[in-house]
Amino acid sequence: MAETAAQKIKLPESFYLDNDVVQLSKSLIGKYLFTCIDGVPTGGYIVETEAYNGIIDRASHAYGDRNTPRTKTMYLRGGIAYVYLCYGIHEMFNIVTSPEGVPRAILIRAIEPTEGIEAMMQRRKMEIMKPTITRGPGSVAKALGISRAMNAISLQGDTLWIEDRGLTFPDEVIAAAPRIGIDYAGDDALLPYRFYVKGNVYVSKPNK
DNA sequence: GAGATGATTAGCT
DNA sequence: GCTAATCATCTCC
Repeated sequence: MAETAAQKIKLPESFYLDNDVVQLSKSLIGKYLFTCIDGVPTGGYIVETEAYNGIIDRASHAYGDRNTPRTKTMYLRGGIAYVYLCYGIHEMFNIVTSPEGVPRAILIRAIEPTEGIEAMMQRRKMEIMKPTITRGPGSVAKALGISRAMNAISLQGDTLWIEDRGLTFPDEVIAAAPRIGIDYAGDDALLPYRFYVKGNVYVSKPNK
């Protein structure tokens, strides 16, 4: 069965429990992110990520150990989704990492779509295919049908998961750069916690 | 309970 | 390049 095959290449929970969230962010480049909603599979491979390094990272919602109703998801065991609303308009999808009690997460900023493109175009209300379909974190979540209803769900289930299909990029085409949209974070805004595939058309903002 | 704000995007100049 | 859209969440009173 196809389900059995998919099960074999899903990333195991142990992958997400690693304490080096920056290294994990880099290794997620080229992994496949999928959702399956109402029997319709959609997804593609990840081309842009950002790491949020827990209580010592001023750009993180959990900076200063702020465990609130919203951020408590990040304090749970790695391998689940953290979805929240930004600017009252956009939902953002993150992957929670590290063992329980350590609030680290990885924001998925862009993917290159490979499956269910027509369904994604409908969700984005697009007539023709454009790279903006999954460029930027708000766009990725919308195209894949990810909403706050999926906050804290497991990535081992059949709604939302990540696969390793053996796709890799050489080091020289993966760039490390400062994160986007976190100017309020002082010196931490300069940390090279953003990773992306150089020149990929789905990567947001500067991508050289 | 009120006031400020944001891990953004799309559309217009 | 600039800005409106739009509301859950957090911070103080």
